[in-house]
Amino acid sequence: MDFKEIEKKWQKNWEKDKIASFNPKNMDKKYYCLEMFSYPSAAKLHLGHWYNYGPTDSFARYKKMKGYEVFQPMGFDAFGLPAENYAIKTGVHPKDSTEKNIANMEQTLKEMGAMFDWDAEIKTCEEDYYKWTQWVFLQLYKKGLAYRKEAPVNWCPSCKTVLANEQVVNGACERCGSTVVKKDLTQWFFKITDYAEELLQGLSTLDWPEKTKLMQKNWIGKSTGGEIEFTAESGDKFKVFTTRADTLFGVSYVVLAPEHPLVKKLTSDKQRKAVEDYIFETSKTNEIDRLSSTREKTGVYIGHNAINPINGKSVPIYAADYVLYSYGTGAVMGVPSHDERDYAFALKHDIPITRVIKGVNCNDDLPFCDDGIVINSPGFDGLTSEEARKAIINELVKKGKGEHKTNYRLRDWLVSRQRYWGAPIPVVYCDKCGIVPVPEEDLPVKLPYDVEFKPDGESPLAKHKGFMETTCPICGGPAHRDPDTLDTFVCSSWYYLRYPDSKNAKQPFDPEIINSILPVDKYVGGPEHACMHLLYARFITKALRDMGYLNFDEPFKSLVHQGIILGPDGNRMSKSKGNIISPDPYVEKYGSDVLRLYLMFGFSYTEGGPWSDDGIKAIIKFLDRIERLSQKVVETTQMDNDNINKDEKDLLYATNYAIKNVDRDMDNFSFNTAIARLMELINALYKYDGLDIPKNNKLFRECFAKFIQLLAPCAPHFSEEIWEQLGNKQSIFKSEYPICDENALVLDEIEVAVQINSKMRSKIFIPSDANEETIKELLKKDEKISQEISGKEIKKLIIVPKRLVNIII
RNA sequence: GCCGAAGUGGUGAAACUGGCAGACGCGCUGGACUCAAAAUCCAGUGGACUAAUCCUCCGUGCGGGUUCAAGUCCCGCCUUCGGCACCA
Repeated sequence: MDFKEIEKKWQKNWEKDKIASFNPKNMDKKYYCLEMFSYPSAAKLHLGHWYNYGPTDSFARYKKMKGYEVFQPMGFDAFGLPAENYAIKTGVHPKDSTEKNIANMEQTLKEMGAMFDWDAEIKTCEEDYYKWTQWVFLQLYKKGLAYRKEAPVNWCPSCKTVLANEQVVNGACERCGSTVVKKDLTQWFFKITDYAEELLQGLSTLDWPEKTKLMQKNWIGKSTGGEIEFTAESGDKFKVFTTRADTLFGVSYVVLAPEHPLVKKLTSDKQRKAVEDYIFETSKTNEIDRLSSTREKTGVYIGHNAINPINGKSVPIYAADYVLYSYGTGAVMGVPSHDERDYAFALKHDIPITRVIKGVNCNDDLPFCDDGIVINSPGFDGLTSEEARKAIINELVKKGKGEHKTNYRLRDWLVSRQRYWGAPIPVVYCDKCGIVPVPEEDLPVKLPYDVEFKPDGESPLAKHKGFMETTCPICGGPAHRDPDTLDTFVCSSWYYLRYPDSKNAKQPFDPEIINSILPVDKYVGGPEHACMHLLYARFITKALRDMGYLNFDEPFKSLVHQGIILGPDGNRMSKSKGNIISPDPYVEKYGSDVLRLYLMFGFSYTEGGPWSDDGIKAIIKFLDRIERLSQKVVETTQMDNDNINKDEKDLLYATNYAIKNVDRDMDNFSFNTAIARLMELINALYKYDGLDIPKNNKLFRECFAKFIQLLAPCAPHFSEEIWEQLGNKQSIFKSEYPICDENALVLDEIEVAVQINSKMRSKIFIPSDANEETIKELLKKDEKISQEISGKEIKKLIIVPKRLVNIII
């Protein structure tokens, strides 16, 4: 078969037939199947894209044949850093390079033969999309969910530019090698923390991998405890958050994050130099290093003390970088006796250690971090840790020095990016009116084309007068725009809402359409998005719901992560390892169906694994076998024999067994076993064909046709061609998926295993409807079994229907 | 360091709620066809013992346990991959 020709032929026919288009009138049977859209990189589709899109398209086609009205769109997450870096390096404008890359990828995606509804295509960098990204921003702003505050960025003092985390290598700028420092900028945030509890609770309603749900749960990081107010000798008050209020009497110091404003205020003259040096050193460390547990616990006494509200004891205040200003209150109480980190810190800084918890029936050497019985805590001694946590906070509540509090690790989402290639932030700054949102009718705030990319301390938009200078929508006076653009995660946090109504020029989407086609029924993409993208999308959905635009709570009902295809050497593919496998030569040589089938058969979909050329060979052989048999089927015309004897029954069994299992496996993304079942069926068809008896050719032909239908989602071009050769005039994807005839699966006799004292001893055939008595009779008839059990008492007979019999003697 | 996942033949991998471990492939071995090779077809293929494809025993990272029965459940280790949070 000339696969190149048939691929072209069927891709054209599908386009003509509108196989991929969605009929909104058929919403009752809608199925929204979504693959994560891709970033348009200069390279063509890589194997990762193929592995994501190929098998998932087969899933979508399977759903279509099952009678669903499938909506499967595709688009591009087109804003982003790489295009801008490329522009700095080569001078090619991000818009030009991105458009070129998109055109390239569109073509390869089409060659793959996936059933994408191209009419619904989205490119996030186009005005008619980012206009609505800006709209989303304005809605959040109106609802008080977008706000500005100071936050640090990575700053290269030599390039005078803001760096992304990935551009910082070992604390140095990737371009010039200078040490990167933190610099505070006023930036926009989305208040995702308002939804922390709902984002956590909602997880239980989702059909997602447990692992992913757990990761989100840990990311949200709920912990319950209390906030306790300490008073510095100066009279200044600050709060610490703790989950271990039961250890409050054991506090022997407190720590403020170096960035905490009180550090500068309270530091004594004697300690000033040491503290300032320490703050400067901290500004050079990135958060991951700072949080590394292997790192030495550094910190410095600020020369000032604070009063423990429970016992009036004065304890020293330290500044230490293991406390983060962004989490909790940015201040921590130090209890060396019952916290490992505090213990290490206390030993190093010669701080006293007081035990306040006694272990019960266990080794309670210090630091003892488990719960126990409270001691050395006047008024609370003898309570369990759990009781004491409540009692001590209650006592503080009475004194007005504390409260019960739930804390979340989740932080608000910083959406400002000091870059050009992104959606402009739709806000102007007026000297008179302050922060003024751009009126919706003035959207989009267009991203200008003519900008200078060379990094020189100012971002490209900041330098562009025509963009920056504007007038205030309220007073009409002079105003300026925000030079920053939105994080690309903002663009991808709502794209699934745009697809079904992608041409709408009046609204981001028509709520009526969206509410009937959403939520997404199956979302497929890489596990690396478990925390960021998937959480942001859930947040935006909930926020838009609360504004009345949506009537559902969760965007993605069911989620699947594909695994990772490794290089043939078992390592992750990378340029430096030289183990990159490109899909192109395989498509060129064997066709896209072969590549897709190999990806489906050779791996467990969610696991992935190393690439192997041998697997490709297996698929070629499989398709050859099908094609040879199809020739025979097509050429056979004699149809007068309609006997159903043993061999025909076997063939019917094999066919229906395959239907049942392929159907189930496709639905579960268990593609490798689905194809294994198809291989079994083709073997059974060959076996029947090879029999030296008068054949029931009509039946044979029907079974073969069903086989092709089962195969069709996985090898779409190939199957269409054979389907046509079998005399069908309509696309196989408009045919009805085969239905399993359960009657054909009922066998007269079933082979069951026989165990004696749980050891495998024999196998016997029993009638499928046999009761215990019949089975006993049959066991006696079996020579081997009767020998072994003769003269011995049968203590117990365990019968597992249709599987095995275990005789205990 | 913490969290998560996974360890099954020479190899990619199967095994539904505990019920015949290794489905389906690749590779290998032998045979048929061929002058020969490729392709194709047929048979075999976890290990040990063996003349044997009869028996028997051993086998799902390691050590225990529960059970009539454990790859699957429980406890304790080892290793390898992912993720990352000193989260107070």
